[in-house]
Amino acid sequence: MSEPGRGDLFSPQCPTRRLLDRIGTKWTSMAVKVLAEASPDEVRFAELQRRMAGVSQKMLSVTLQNMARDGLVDRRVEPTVPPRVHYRLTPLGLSLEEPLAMVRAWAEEHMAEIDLANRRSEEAAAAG
Amino acid sequence: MSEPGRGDLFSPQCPTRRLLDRIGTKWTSMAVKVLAEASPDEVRFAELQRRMAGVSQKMLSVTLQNMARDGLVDRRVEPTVPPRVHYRLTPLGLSLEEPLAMVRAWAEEHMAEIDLANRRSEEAAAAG
DNA sequence: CAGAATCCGTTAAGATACTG
DNA sequence: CAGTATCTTAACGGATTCTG
Repeated sequence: MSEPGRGDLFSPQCPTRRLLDRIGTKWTSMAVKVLAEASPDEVRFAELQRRMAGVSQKMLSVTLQNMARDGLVDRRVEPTVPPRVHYRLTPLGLSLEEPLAMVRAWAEEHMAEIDLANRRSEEAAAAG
Repeated sequence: MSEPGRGDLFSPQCPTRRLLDRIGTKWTSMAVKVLAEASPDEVRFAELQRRMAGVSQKMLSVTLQNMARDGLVDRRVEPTVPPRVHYRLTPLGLSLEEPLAMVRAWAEEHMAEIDLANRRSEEAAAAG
């Protein structure tokens, strides 16, 4: 029994499956990258949104809430008027940047090959 | 201009975004793992399904089609009755196993911390 | 005014069942 | 084994509203 990472790799409780469900969401890996670049400094919500072009206020809010719930970021509210909210990667969140950097490196190195394969598949489909 | 992987990291054409869209699908990373373990040998469709407990025939078929289109797997049909279809990772697909292994390693090492953070968040919400 | 919360519509992954 | 049809669920995003 219990080949580790084998038998339970296929259940919904599989840690890899659950991690991919998180970093597979649209803005999480991007937030990790931006926050890691600023680490260990904090980044304000508005600044985060500025550095993550295309993210809406709502989606950034949701993403950061999920990351805070997961213990990936710390959230600090400055009791001013209006309030300013600052975010910073936890050590756990910072450690996640490592595998994410590997994924990014592979993507930048190899996605062109995937594109090429897709074009060839289209041609083959058109010819066939 | 052109900080590589920065400005265009936020467009839908961002290679990292597009890679995550692929390995974020439920069965792709699992298929890479199983096929990598067998590499360089081929694996039959039925054998793949057996080793990927929980995957339906359709989802495995769709997953393998997408991977073949992306050039991650080679597909070989044995002209028997009934036909037997064999799959094998391409060098490209095999290279993807490396960053995926990093992701798996992080997940197995740290997902428990994420679970702990979630429990604490629940408690804090219940108390607050 | 910053940022969170809510309503709502769109889109697509995924599962199930059935057909070829 | 592959393809089709239908259903459910959830991510995503827009627009709006609420709070200090």
